Amino acid sequence: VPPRRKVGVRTHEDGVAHLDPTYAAAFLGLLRAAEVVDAGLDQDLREAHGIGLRGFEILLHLGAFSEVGSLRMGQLISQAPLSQSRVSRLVAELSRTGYVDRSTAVEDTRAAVVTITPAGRNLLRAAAATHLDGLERRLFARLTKADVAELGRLTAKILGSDAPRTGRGRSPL
Amino acid sequence: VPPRRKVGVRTHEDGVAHLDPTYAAAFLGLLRAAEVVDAGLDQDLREAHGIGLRGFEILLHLGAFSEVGSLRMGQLISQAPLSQSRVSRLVAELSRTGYVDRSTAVEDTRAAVVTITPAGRNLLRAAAATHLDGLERRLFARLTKADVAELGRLTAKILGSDAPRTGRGRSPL
DNA sequence: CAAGATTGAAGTGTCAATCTTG
DNA sequence: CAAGATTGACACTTCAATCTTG
Repeated sequence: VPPRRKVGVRTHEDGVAHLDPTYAAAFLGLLRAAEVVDAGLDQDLREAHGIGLRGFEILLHLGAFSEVGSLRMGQLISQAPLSQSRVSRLVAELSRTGYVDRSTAVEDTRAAVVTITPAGRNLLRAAAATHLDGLERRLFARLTKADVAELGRLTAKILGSDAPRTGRGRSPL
Repeated sequence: VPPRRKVGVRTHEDGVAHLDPTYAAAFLGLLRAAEVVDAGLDQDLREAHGIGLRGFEILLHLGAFSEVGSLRMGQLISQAPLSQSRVSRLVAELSRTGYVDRSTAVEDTRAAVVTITPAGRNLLRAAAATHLDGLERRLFARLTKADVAELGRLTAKILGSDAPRTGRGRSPL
């Protein structure tokens, strides 16, 4: 194959390759924007409800994605963009604070089942409002409807087949 | 003021508010795309040169942004999206491995001056190539030129005044 | 005391090893 | 042994306390 032409790259006289400003802005912007939004939402939740964004997402999956309010650890893990061990620790924390219960699956004694408690449902309802508020203020209020669609399109292209699937059923978050 | 209309939000019968799929895709896509790109670039650099993305950025600032190859800690800190303590630790590590030197500023004995070494310049040159390669493969090859401009525009809108400024001079990264 | 910088303690996250059950 | 899940050790990051010099 012929050597792939690199876009947006110039080699400077010091021998260090550089990016064209348009490309640098896109790259840096992507990383910083995600960081600002993520950190902001996390802080909103912590201040209002004493729970982080990751813990919130776990409650969300339990309460909104599953009719029953319970999922096996494995399902929780495959839905969250987090490692097995991180989910395990987050669930342990949520259990300690009373927002979920842990039990053993009847059909397979190896598996653990996580269930959201009534207190967890209350927290979820309140936290979801906080979360959407923050999302509106930090992200959507700054974009037009067309911008939002564009952002979804661009990030899906970047992610390729790894793109988050939000088509089936209602999509919380 | 009249209550601001929330876009893209629907309240579900279970009392938990949800996002329209288009909005959820934009939000999740932003976070995941940044994560994938950032983690991928970091791993590329670690495998090829035993240095992380943050450490690389510090070398880049020293070698490409400054003519002399040295900056005071304070300048380094204000240019990196990292805490004071993180930069301090990263510089300590780079010093331990011989890629930078630390000394005391002559004009103000409180300040520390960080200087890139010849070994650091060699590493920088090689790592910059790896970095741009990864950027091309993981980000730019998946987007058209117009997409790249769009991504820059959208993230600048999201970041508002906090947007990274890549206009002045050559822009590495 | 204020400014520049480093360090201790703690939170968050991962990998690999481990434990338990099928 | 394989699958499901937890745990120990470690890496990265930040906050607040500290140390040093102006």
